[in-house]
Amino acid sequence: MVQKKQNARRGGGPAGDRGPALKGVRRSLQVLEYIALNPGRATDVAAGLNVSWATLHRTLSELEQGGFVTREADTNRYSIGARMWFIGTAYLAGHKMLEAAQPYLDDAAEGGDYTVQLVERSGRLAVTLYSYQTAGEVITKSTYGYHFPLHCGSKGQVLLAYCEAEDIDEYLNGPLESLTPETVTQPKALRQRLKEIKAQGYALTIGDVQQFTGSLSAPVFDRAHQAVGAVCFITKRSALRDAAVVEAMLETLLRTAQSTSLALGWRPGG
Amino acid sequence: MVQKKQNARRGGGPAGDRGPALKGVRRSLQVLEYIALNPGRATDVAAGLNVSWATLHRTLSELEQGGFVTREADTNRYSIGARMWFIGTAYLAGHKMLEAAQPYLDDAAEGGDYTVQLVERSGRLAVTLYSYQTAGEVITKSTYGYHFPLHCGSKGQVLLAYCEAEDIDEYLNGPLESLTPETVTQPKALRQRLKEIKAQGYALTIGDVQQFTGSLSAPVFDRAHQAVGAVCFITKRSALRDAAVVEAMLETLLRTAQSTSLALGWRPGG
DNA sequence: GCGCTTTATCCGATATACGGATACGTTGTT
DNA sequence: AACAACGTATCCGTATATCGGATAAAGCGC
Repeated sequence: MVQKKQNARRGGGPAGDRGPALKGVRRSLQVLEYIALNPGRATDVAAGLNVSWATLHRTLSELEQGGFVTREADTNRYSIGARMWFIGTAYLAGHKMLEAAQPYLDDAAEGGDYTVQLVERSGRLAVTLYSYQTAGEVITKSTYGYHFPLHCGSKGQVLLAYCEAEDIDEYLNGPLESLTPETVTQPKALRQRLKEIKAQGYALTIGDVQQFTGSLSAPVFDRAHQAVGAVCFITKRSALRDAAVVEAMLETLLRTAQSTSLALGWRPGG
Repeated sequence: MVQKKQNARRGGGPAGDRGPALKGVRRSLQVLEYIALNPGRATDVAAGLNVSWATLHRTLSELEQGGFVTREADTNRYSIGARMWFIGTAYLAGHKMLEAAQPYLDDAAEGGDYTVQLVERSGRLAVTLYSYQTAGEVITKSTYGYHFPLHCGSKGQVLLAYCEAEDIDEYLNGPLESLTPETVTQPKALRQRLKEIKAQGYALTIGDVQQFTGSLSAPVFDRAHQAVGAVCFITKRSALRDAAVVEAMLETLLRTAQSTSLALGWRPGG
């Protein structure tokens, strides 16, 4: 049998690399995330992720068997399974910010006629941790399960505005999707907006996520003065035309956000 | 080139088995679920799952790098990460039963002074898909992220009652945890309860999940007359002492559950 | 300061997953 | 209706990524 020479290093590489680690694990989670974003048929997933069909098939079968994805019997379309929901919800149990914010969010929700959300950044998206919508059906889609890119909506923009400069650069270099005709997608314009937002301490956008709504968001800080999330109020587009309404919402918003920050150990100044 | 004989089977085995498939994938998800249930230190996870430390360490590192688990910097404790929440929430988007139930759940929530939930079975647990709690702080813990074994609470019992007989057997053979002193854990007694529940079409339990609350649940059926979920009303223990209150809740409950079933294509009879 | 537990990294053997090829099933088109 | 095209399922040899024992470093309690 031919013994391979110790390490047949390929010229150039700085050595070391022991090859990609845990390929299977990484791939399976990529698949899950891909399906979360665009549920659909197996081949589409394979194409979207550049994975050989055979491999993908095995992966999906395994995931399906575990209940991590479900496949619609007749159409062969895959989507996220119940077990993922179960695992995912564990994220909220013991989430410091959520726990800290809850009472204030409830207060805010009782007081006003708008949807109250607590959001957080995850990668290039603003994810909703909590949403309380009072009566008025302002949000069309199921509250959870809809997360938006950071450059869309006041909540995302707030989260982005308080990121490190290089983080912002990186984000703006990525693809900037447009959700409505009013979504701002020019990096330059966005940069300007972010600067303004950081200067004034909150954000207001109208119609850039859904044309008929607008929102108002303020950052939540932790004890290290890091922006770790945002409180967001969403309401009908028309309501935000009225300066008095905006003023009132803004006051509650800033109070809610600050109360939460305080509960997280943040202190003014510094 | 030497052609291998068709199948060079290894003597003894009934042929077929090509060894465990996708070990890594399976393990990583096991780890995630384990952490969802008991967040904690790496060694505990290794012990709990009987995985060698080296392997577990690699797995956790990979998961952490991807944001699927987070590790508390100072204490080295692991818990579910934001990305899992993101993926998990995708389960709700486009969930047929949830979509069908939503309007009725909202109605029910507006009308009464109790928490309204929609639940579903996942393995040995009843998981909450939706929860609407009106003012009264009846539920202590964060609404999501707390799922209970099927034998605890009316919701679980309803889900269990409508399972196949062998499913029930299997469940009752497993470990039956006790959440409060009032939790019923005798298989025999449970079997009796399940029979009653199925006979009357709903379940009422008091104090077997939390001592100071009780709940009332009814099943939701799909077009194939399969029980696919349950609607559950939770309220203060004392309220359920009043027969008139129970009667009123029950009416709404059954109406809500039936409306949902109808929206799913179920039809009476059969 | 000293043991003990927990965490991090190394490395060779070998079992495991990859992916091309092949076969089957299903959908849509002329 | 028959064909074409696409999507799905499965097989198998080989290369290689993964496993886990061992070793080293870092925390932690006493």
